[in-house]
Amino acid sequence: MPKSASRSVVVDLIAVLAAVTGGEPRVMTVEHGSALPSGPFELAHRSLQQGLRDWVEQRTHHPLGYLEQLYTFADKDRAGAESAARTISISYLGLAREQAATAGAAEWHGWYEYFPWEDHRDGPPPVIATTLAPALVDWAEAAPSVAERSHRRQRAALSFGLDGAAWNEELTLQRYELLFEAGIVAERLRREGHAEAAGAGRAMIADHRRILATAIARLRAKIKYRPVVFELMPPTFTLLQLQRCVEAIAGRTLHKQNFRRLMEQQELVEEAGGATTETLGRPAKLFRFRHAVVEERAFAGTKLPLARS
Amino acid sequence: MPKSASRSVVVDLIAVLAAVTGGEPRVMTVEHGSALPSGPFELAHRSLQQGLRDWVEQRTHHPLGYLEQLYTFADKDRAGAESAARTISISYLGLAREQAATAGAAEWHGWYEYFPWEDHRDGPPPVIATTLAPALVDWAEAAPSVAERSHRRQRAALSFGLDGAAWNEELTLQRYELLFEAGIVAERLRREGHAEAAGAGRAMIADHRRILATAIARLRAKIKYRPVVFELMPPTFTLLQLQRCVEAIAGRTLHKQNFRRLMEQQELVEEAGGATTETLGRPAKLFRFRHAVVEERAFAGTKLPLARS
DNA sequence: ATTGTCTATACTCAGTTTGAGCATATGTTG
DNA sequence: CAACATATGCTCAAACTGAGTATAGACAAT
Repeated sequence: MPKSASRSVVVDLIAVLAAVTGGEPRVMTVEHGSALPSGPFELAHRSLQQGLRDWVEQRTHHPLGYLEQLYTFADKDRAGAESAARTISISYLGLAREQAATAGAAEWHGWYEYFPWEDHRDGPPPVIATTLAPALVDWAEAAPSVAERSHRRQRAALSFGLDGAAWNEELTLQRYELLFEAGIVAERLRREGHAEAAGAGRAMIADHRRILATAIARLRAKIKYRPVVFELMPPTFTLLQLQRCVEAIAGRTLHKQNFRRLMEQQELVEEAGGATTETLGRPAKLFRFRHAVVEERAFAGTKLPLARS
Repeated sequence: MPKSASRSVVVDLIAVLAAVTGGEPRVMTVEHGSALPSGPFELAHRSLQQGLRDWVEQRTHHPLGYLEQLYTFADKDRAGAESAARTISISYLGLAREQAATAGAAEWHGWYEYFPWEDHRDGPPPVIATTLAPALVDWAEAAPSVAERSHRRQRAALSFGLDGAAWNEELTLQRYELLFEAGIVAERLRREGHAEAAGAGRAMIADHRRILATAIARLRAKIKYRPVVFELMPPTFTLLQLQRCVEAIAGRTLHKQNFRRLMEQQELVEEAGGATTETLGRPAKLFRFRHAVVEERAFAGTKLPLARS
């Protein structure tokens, strides 16, 4: 059990801060949308978590509802050849409430600027058929062996829902990594020396886009078994607003009636009284999140066939 | 976006290496079961993941099936007052196959030595009723306010399945943290200055037991939606062996017929030919994991009510 | 005032999945 | 061969899901 002090190592925190405003999921960025906010490890006071929380709240002047650790990146070649020093990046995912105006420094950009192929709310986005699928086919064909060719084809089909495979919104990270491997995103081309290469979707510095992909995948998975959507909602909301928020995150449209049945039978919301008039059509009742359920129930998707109740 | 070099920081890797042998889940330890194996960050070559993998395989002389990052701990007071230097620990969860004999240095200890309250395969373990529940009640009663008292009672009941609440095997970490907070485990007492205090379950150094709890919780959750059990099984096995392995991890018994129905309809296994004679009763067919499903299907528990197929 | 157009909300219904058992098959041991 | 022990097949009702249809309550244009 060797436990020696390491050589000096650079440790950064990187935050993926998400919010849904106007039906669009957004992420907080710096440098005109080319980077995620990050800072040195010092800012952590008592704990990483608390330090990051203070820092974000100071920056956005807005309370941060939810914060969870995402992943720690430490691969040697992460940032490309440019950095000789060893860097560790601890990334976090935070959820913020819809805000009308955020103070100065914060810029918010839509998720789907970076991942145009991830938004399937209006059906499969054209970029898949026009750009990605052909490029992925080329990449598959370029494989050295027959086995590898077929393997690549299968990966592409499964990830992107080609050849009749179903779209799976949780595979955001795998899709990005596939595009990276296939040289279809600028980050890879850049690493190969093509400085000004264009690629699919908007690029970010270093591996920030990969971190964002990790965050999206995590949130899309989590939204299904934990009541985290409410962290993104104002105190009261209509069921349709709630549904639109979930749809924005998942990048898919949901069945309205079944969605509200689900909300009701899970007792996640309760009527807050009143209704919206802002919208066309019959006014919708306002609801609020039942905070009590977090206490009452221990959320966990039991799927094991247990014996004897 | 300040990006400055940190002060010198110690970075360790900590591995939670799990295996199931003889129907018992075990974890690899060092120091006679009082610590998890850990090492300095240097051992990471190309990537954290690969470095840790090499190191473990060299240590155990056994291939490591599965490895995933668990959590990065960096709280200032993690290890108690003893360490002034800032330490970051990146923890990993690895799964190893059942092994007859492991080489020298490796010791394996049963999970449930450290968490006796987590094994419900023979019903709720007595330690809950005899020791933990009373201690938790005392702790709840000691709360300063009425609201806090009731809150503590509710947390205890929900975590430990008291007062008619259902047992939820995924709450391993929350339970440990509750016991820590309530001063029922030795690690907490030790931090408070009671050097030789006895507590529930076997203690470990620093926060290693908390890391183990994190690993157990993660694995118990993951086993339900990803085919990771097979990483713990020999190449061929009977369905009952498979079930026992899941039961060992979950700490609960499963309904036999429904378990095999699940395995079959998910097409996770295929007959390998032959049968066991080692067991009493009618010989069971041998099965093997269908590696193909990993390729075929993109595992993800869709639970959203999607619109229009 | 009537009609059309929205969106909200209620209800239906068949197909599937789950939880819980019963029944039968096929070995070994005495 | 009987007694046991495990394996494996099958049933059945309750709960859950996917996909609609139907009705209600608001506003705007005719």
